[in-house]
Amino acid sequence: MPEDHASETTSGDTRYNVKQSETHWQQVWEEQGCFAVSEQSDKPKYYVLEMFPYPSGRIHMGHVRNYTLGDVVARFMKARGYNVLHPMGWDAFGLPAENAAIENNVHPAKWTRENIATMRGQLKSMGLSYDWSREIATCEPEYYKHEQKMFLDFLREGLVYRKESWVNWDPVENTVLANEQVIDGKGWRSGAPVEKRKLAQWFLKITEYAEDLRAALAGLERWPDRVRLMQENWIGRSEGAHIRFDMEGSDEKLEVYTTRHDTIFGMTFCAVAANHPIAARLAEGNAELAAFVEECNRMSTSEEAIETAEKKGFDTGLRVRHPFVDGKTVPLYVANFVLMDYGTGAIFGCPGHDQRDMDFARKYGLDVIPVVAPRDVDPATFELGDEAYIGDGVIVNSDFINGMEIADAKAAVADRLEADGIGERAINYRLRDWGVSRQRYWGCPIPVIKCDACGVVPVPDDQLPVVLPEDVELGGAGNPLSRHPTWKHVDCPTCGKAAERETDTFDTFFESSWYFARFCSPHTEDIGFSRDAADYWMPVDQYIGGIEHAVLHLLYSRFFTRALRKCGYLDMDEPFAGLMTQGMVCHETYRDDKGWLFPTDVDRQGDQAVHVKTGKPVTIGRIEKMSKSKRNVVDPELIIREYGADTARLFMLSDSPPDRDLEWTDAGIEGAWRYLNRVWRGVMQPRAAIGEAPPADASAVEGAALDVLKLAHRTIDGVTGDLGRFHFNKAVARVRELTNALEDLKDENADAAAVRRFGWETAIRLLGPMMPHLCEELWRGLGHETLLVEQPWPEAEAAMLSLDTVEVGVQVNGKMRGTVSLAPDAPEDDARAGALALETVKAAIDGKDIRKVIYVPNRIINVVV
RNA sequence: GCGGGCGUGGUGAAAUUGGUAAACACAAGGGACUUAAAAUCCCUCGGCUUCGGCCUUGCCGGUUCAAGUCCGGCCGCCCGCACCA
Repeated sequence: MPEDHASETTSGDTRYNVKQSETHWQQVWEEQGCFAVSEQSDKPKYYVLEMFPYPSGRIHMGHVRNYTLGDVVARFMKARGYNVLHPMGWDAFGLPAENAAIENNVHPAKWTRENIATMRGQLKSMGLSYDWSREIATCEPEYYKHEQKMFLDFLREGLVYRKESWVNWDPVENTVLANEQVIDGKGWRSGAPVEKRKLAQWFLKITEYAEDLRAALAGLERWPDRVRLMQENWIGRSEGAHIRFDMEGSDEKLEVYTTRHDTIFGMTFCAVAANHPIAARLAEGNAELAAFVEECNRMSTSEEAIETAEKKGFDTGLRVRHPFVDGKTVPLYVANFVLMDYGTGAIFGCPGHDQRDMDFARKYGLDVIPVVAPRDVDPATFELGDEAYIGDGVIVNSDFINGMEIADAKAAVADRLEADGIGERAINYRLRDWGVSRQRYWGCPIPVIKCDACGVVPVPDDQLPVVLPEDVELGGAGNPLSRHPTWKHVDCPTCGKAAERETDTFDTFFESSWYFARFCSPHTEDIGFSRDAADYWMPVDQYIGGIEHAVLHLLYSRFFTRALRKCGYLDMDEPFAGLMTQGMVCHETYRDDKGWLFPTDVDRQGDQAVHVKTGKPVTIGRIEKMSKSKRNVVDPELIIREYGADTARLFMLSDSPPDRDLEWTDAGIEGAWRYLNRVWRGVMQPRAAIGEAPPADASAVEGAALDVLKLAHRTIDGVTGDLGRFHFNKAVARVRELTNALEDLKDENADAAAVRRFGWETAIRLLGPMMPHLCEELWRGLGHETLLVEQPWPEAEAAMLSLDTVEVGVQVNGKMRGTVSLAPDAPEDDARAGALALETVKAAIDGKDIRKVIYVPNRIINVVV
């Protein structure tokens, strides 16, 4: 077992007592209401938010990193004079609660509430500056009743609809998944291959905002480019045209979406998706086609399946008329590679210039007509093998567009389609509407009633909330809510006849799509949030969390905010003005012949490792994200108990920038622990006297003391900039430079003592947001009666930022030959004289004529010969 | 396949708009203190070297007085999307 550093106390306070100190200051901050938030303030507002956790049981290192980053920002901005909102809550609905219920025979509500209690205690031990009075848990009716109201408002505004549609079905979770929750054809949680099913589902019209959501990304300047790009790709705007084809012997039209209308004269077939209405109708009288449709629906959508699946089609026997070539018709297929989800679920095939179409044409012996020829090839001899030509070129074999560039041809075809009334320019999006129905118990009930006579009827306002029943039987087949004996049976609010409740619940991303707004209002009011409070606090100035929500949660929230605006809840489009995505916390993996091992089971010795109990060798594996399955986890609670929260916080901030992955190592945490104690000793057991006050007249300080004094001011300046840009690792490095210099300043005179006073106080104030308990303790240790957490951020004196001399690099022909010490902004003549006086420079010039001298003041002088 | 990003010591990383590469740490090695250990403190720490220097930011080339940084081409790794018409 590791040594219990934190509880080690010796007489006479020779060592920092972490436990006592951290508990003490947490209590003081709470008693004094240091983090209590108020909308009544003449300060500018700042809303910092970390993605709220799912109450899975215990906090993990990812939480520690996330919440440390947020806390540093919150404390820093508070010190800088902002009115800070920094809340915390629980994303409390979700499947693990149901699984735990089935496995351990404990009710999801109890399991969830107990986990919240545990995790709240763990977070409190980190000393985070939350206003806990605004804590929320999304599984409580006090929370979810508001979103039931929102849903009904959305319904009124036409933002919600119910539709029978093909959906992604997770066979393990026994529920529907949104498109965003299908990763590589598998359920995002279960990892099980997703199946297609046809179900009646509630949808939110996110596609109505597709263009707005896409265009507004450009304005999210404080978001990582990566995330904006991912959302842009997800929304997937494309520009093309709709074409309505006539069919032979039928009045029905075939509507197709294409981005290559320039290749219309290369069309040799058309195809529809297996679940296209035309296919469905034809299948009714055709058993063979019905079987083919069935086969397509069974096909998995996984990457692997798509790669290996053959392009298959079924000739319907119907023929489609070419819009511009009299008498020409092409066959209509049902094809397994056409998606009902995209465009119109129907395509025209131009094998010459699309590889899929080419594969299909070769398989079924269809014509291939090249209609785009590369510029450097004679169109008369241009031929295609089995490879489609998808490059740039000139249009050929194409009647009225011959000789045109692709872009011009597209325009000409679109004009003609529009003039003939058989098509028009169209913009298409990959984004699908958000299906929010889930066939699960532990979620927010969808507040509608299904009546045979009246159809779907919203639950009247005075009957909200629709509360989840607690007496349910979990573990059977299907949704426990629909199996409940009484819950779903209600009278129709409209006609009074017997009716049934909707037994589906909301996707849990529903709750996280507006929780940031809920935090804006105190819990005293019986509303989700007040318009005034939202107008005051929103948008979130800095949002911090994992990259895994780049599309899911962050896109839903952006949509939800727009929908709320439409319903008059608030007055902005974008919920998160600034976004920081943190990297993962990683650790080495260990395994022996029996499987993965916890780090606590392993004794690491140099390059080797053995099992602590058996002494048998252990294989050291790759460094990977901490995960329960690989067992490469370190329990934050043990770390905080052993080293204290400040040590863990410092480690999280020290070496790696926040957006990069961070490797947890014992050596690293030890290093942070050593530094914490070093700072404590620097103040409480200084090697040389610390004065009672900072220098009264800074301009009178001289010598080594002056250097340190100036360094302290430069450190303030640098750390302020670093923290403002979230360069926490650089901020830590800067403070370490300062404390190193303070330790080295050994002069025993009044100036030095006064400078030490100033220097240590500065270091403590700058470290305050990172190691709040230690710094509060040392602030008191330096004799202050006030609380550090209430102190304003230190400011550097401009006069102290200037240096007496600067070291300027000297180059000859661009090669470094030495340095000269010059006054800041020294004139070129001085620099030149200094440079030419250097022996190394003389040797390098070797008597040659100086052709040119390039001098960049304070940086470099380059002599060119 | 499409889109994007990243390659700097043994390791994590620093390096304003191109201007002294490796700050600050971790690990390692040596020393001091100690009966001993822990803790602490001091020193060394990119490579080669004939001790004058020379080389060094994945590789090759280019622009420039000057390139880790800009441009072009490779190599490697990572991420997102993907039968998207």
